[in-house]
Amino acid sequence: MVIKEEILHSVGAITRHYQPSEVIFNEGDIPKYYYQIVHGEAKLNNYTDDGKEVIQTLLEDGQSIGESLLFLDKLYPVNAVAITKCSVLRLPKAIFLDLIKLYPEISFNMNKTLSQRLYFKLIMAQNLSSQNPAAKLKVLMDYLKSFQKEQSPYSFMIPLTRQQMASLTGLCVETAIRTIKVMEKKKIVKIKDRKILY
DNA sequence: TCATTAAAGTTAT
DNA sequence: ATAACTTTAATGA
Repeated sequence: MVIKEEILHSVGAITRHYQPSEVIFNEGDIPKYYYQIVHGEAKLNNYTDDGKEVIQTLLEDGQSIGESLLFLDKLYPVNAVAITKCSVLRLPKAIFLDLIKLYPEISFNMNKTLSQRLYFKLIMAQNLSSQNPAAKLKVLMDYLKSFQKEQSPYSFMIPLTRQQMASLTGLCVETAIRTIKVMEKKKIVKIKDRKILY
């Protein structure tokens, strides 16, 4: 969690509720608020000209949404959309920036968050250019698994749908599915009632 | 080789 | 029930 919820409340953050697929902000909107997910799952996405979804980031409890734009004078380059029902704390940008100046711990956490996002982007950037589908999926899974304590084979259930994995790696779902099956044959993953174990 | 299209089965809401 | 997700197969770049 980037900022303690009590602090956010105490400086006037309000809780907003979103239904699945409800928009939190749109590409092109002016960034005016800091958002932090209390509970739920959301994503940052774009659409290619032919309508295919590209997922930039998946976000869950405790994570902030689109925070990098609060330090810039730019419009949002992505949409933020709730995946599940979400409750989100929302704080005006100016107050957020004051918090950053006031509390070293919050500032540090924000640096950490931004570094985290940058790291993910670097890893995924390498991935999107070149590479075969199996390598792309493996890089994604390695990244996800890197947060787990348990590192033994097949101990990690990938918390994504094949659809989401495809949208994160720029593959079409069918290719993702076929590739995952090949990876199962090669003992890279196991599949237990449709769930991917890595 | 991978994307696309279509069609159908499965799961979640 | 309906929508979202998964799977298979055929076809084309």
